[in-house]
Amino acid sequence: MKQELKSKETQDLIINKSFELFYEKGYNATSIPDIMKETSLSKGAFYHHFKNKHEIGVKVIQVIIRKRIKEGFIAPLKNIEGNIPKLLLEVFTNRIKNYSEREKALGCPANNLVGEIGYTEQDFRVILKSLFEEWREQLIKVIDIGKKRGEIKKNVNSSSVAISLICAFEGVRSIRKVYDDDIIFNEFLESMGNFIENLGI
Amino acid sequence: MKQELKSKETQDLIINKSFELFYEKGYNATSIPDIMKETSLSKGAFYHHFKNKHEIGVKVIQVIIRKRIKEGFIAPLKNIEGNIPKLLLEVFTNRIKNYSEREKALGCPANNLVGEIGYTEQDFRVILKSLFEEWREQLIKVIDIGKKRGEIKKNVNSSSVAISLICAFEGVRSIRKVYDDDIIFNEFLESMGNFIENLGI
DNA sequence: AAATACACATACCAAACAGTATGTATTTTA
DNA sequence: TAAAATACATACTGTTTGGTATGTGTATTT
Repeated sequence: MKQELKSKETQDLIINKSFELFYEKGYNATSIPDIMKETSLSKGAFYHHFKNKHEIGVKVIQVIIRKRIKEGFIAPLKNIEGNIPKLLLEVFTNRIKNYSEREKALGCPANNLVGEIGYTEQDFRVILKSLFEEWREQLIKVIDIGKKRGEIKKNVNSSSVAISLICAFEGVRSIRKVYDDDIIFNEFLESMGNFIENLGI
Repeated sequence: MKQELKSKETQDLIINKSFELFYEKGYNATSIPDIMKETSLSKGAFYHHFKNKHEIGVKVIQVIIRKRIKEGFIAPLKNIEGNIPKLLLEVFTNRIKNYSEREKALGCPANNLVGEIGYTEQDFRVILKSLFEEWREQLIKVIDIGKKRGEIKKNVNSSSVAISLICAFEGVRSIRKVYDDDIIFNEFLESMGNFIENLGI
């Protein structure tokens, strides 16, 4: 196998396994030996490809978490053919129901990291912020389109609604972690649904 | 000084310093030597009063975090003399503005812990759940009173609104951590305010 | 085909960790 | 007032940690 390809594959393996462990146990609770046990590779392999733990943290956010947010949250907001309130309802309520048990129990990887980092790890914070910003900007665009089309009230503050939707969504995924119960989702969805419907004409 | 009193004081000191460190650095990133450095006591003192790190984690949640939630979130919901939507507005929006810079930057201690725990530390999750449940129950009571008084629409689902308010509130405190910017609060408050006002007659 | 660069594995290191064993001064109890 | 219990401090242990140094087989380049 070509060296370059092999190298890329190994790096991807390490990044993927790192993400899984960070997601399940948290960033601080995951050691580099933990990660390498999962890959069935050696510590030498890790330090050949990455400088230190901080670097793999950054890479996991930049590659895996970024991809998840783009594909899971931002891309669905680009199907703007239909009715906009309906799209918001789909993206912020219906999608939640389809999460796997694992995803329900473990919450949002991005938000978990936010919870874990305090003053330390400001690098992580800055990258995560840029991801939430991308999400928020796309959401504002969608709401603005809804307003132009007359599907959403003109006096709605797009920016305010955008951040509120994101906060509520992240909030319920977090609270759901402690409840470990689908009731929490179902009850949340009702009010969230009302809120979104109330944006419409 | 009486032995019993001294013992209690030492335990409280360890619990308080533990909370501060967990809040600033996270539970996993805080070691027992870290904690004892803060107290200016020795490791022997720690293990004389507590079994292990897990036990101090439980104690911090049961004592400090519980107190914070009771005093900060539940107690204010007991001033039901005035208008209920106004009370909700006060508790869920105005209060946010008065947080210290430190509290804004570090978020909610309870929710941070939720973010940090995965499958591990189920004990923490269960205690945290009971705290959120207490909060939610008081909130439901308040909304029900509002409905009885005719200050809140009869068709409002109290339970659903309660969990949504909590989720949104916890969500914004989390997202605010990555933004490190007051704009996020201000924008959130507008939509949150609309949502609460919309519950009223 | 020889020299070089790469992708790891192995073996190691000092530091930090959770936790224990033991010692000692001070209270409390008998 | 002697014995016992408490509240620590000190010193230690085995393990794990992040990280490095070095070795080795395999591609790649020359």
